[in-house]
Amino acid sequence: MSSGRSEGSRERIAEAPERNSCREDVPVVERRNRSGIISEPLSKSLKRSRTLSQYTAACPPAGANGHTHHGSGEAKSHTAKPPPPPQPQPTVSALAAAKLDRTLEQVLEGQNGLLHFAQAAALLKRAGMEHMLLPAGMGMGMGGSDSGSGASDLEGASAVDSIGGVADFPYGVGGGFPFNPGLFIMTPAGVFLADSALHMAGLAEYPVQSELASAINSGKKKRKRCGMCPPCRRRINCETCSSCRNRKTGHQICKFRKCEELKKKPSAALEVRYVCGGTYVWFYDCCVCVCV
DNA sequence: TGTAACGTTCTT
DNA sequence: AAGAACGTTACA
Repeated sequence: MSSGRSEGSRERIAEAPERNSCREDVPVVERRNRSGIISEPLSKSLKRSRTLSQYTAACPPAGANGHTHHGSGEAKSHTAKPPPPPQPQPTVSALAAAKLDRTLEQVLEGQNGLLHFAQAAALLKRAGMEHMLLPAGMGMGMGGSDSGSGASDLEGASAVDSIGGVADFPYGVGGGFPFNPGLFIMTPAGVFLADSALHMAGLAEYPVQSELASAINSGKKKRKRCGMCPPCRRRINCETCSSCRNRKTGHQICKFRKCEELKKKPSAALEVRYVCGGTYVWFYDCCVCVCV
């Protein structure tokens, strides 16, 4: 009934600026979803990557609107979260705690339970979590002076790229990483606070904990496309490969768009590296520091 | 709720 | 081993 293409009504055909390396004889087309966007389901966080300056701009020290975090889920969380109930003469610390609490709720919702590093950094600083910071001189990791000795070689470097690059990272001296590396998880989509950091910050009750734990421990979490390999960057289904032809039954993405990382066995993606004295375990596409 | 697509199992 | 089919998960 509905044409051979399962996405018939969902996708519109349009001129594509990109070469169709899969079928040269086919007119270059783009498939767009109902929103008119090219049908390329990059992960939300990848689609909404942003520079750190956006975070800092959105997190003023005064905290006036700092908790209205931009990025994913902003509108949703705004509408979903009712204003806090009036409290009789709350103390300054109580107000700060309440604000932090609401902020975290919103951020966590927007990030699928993961607290984006930049957001977390701003929040923790505001919350006075100095103990989360490394002593001066220990700022290392992604962008520190050791960048040439391995850190920048890691796939994790892509994480930096995704949020604007090291130069866009105001936390730490000389682009260094001011947080204990064991407190964060690097992914191509960004850098997130890890479970231990949440415990230290007294935020362990937030869903982040279980999210990370389940993702890391179970190994059953559905992996996501890296978003950066050539297949991932490709936005056009070839419509000729077996995956395209059998989309209804195969449930598989076009073979030419299959992420290189996902082609690897999950176990093969596990790798331990040592950077600046820290131990980083590659779990799928996440670089998890386990040096704490 | 529908669609996309990853993971696993089955088939060749 | 590669491909197909199916179950399931993630997301809009």
